[in-house]
Amino acid sequence: MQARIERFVEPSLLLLLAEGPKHGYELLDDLPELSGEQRVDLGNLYRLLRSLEEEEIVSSQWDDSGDGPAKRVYWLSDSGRELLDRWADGLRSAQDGVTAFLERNEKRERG
Amino acid sequence: MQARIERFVEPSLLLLLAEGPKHGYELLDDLPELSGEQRVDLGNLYRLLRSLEEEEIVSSQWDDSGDGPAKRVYWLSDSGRELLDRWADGLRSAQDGVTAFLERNEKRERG
DNA sequence: TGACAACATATGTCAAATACATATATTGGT
DNA sequence: ACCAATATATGTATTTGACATATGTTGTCA
Repeated sequence: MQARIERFVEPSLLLLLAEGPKHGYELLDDLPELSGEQRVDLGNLYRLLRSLEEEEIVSSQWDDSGDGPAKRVYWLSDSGRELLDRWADGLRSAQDGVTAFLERNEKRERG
Repeated sequence: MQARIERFVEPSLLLLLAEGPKHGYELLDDLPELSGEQRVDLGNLYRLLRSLEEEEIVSSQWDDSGDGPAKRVYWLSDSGRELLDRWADGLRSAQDGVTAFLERNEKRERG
């Protein structure tokens, strides 16, 4: 058993990109500490990035400077920032639900 | 977009049963306010109840007293109570993760 | 009395989300 | 020349959740 927020990698990734442009592999490194998940599936991460680009939540461009293989660097669009806001709202209300649950459970334990 | 806890109906149902024995249809009425979900799918609820019974998390017995059709009344086993405890722990740490996320996001907004 | 609504449990099926596996290419080091 | 690390990508299975429908019982009221 492990309580998880559905699709929590999406807002996590949006937040990381809101902090500055990054490429996929970099996100893969930074996501676990932020999302709490032990590891994020890399295949699904790349798919998510491309689907967000289709929806114009993020944009990207190949970057062949720097060393190592070329990277596709992503950044957040305006509607990406709006989506991040909506996620934050949604997460706040999810928290309220969980708080209510936990309080009711503690009440029961005491009662 | 709507932030949800994965499988939140399970702990919700365990909590309701921890408060006292209930049958499925009754749970279906009580779940929405607790779980925050607008409506809980009744087909999945009954399947969940039977799978929890297979795992000996809950037990049940037909109750033909009272009026209306017979009801299968469920109650929580000891390991069901333990599972509820584990869910509560898991939900607390999920909350911590969300809190960290929201704080980091607010920091970014200010910064 | 017989039709209909409400109660109650159950199964079938599809889509979305997640997990697990593998493919492919480039670069740097030894 | 080879191997490990970096980087992106696709294939597929499993799990979770959503939507639909089936089946039987009881109460009521026309």
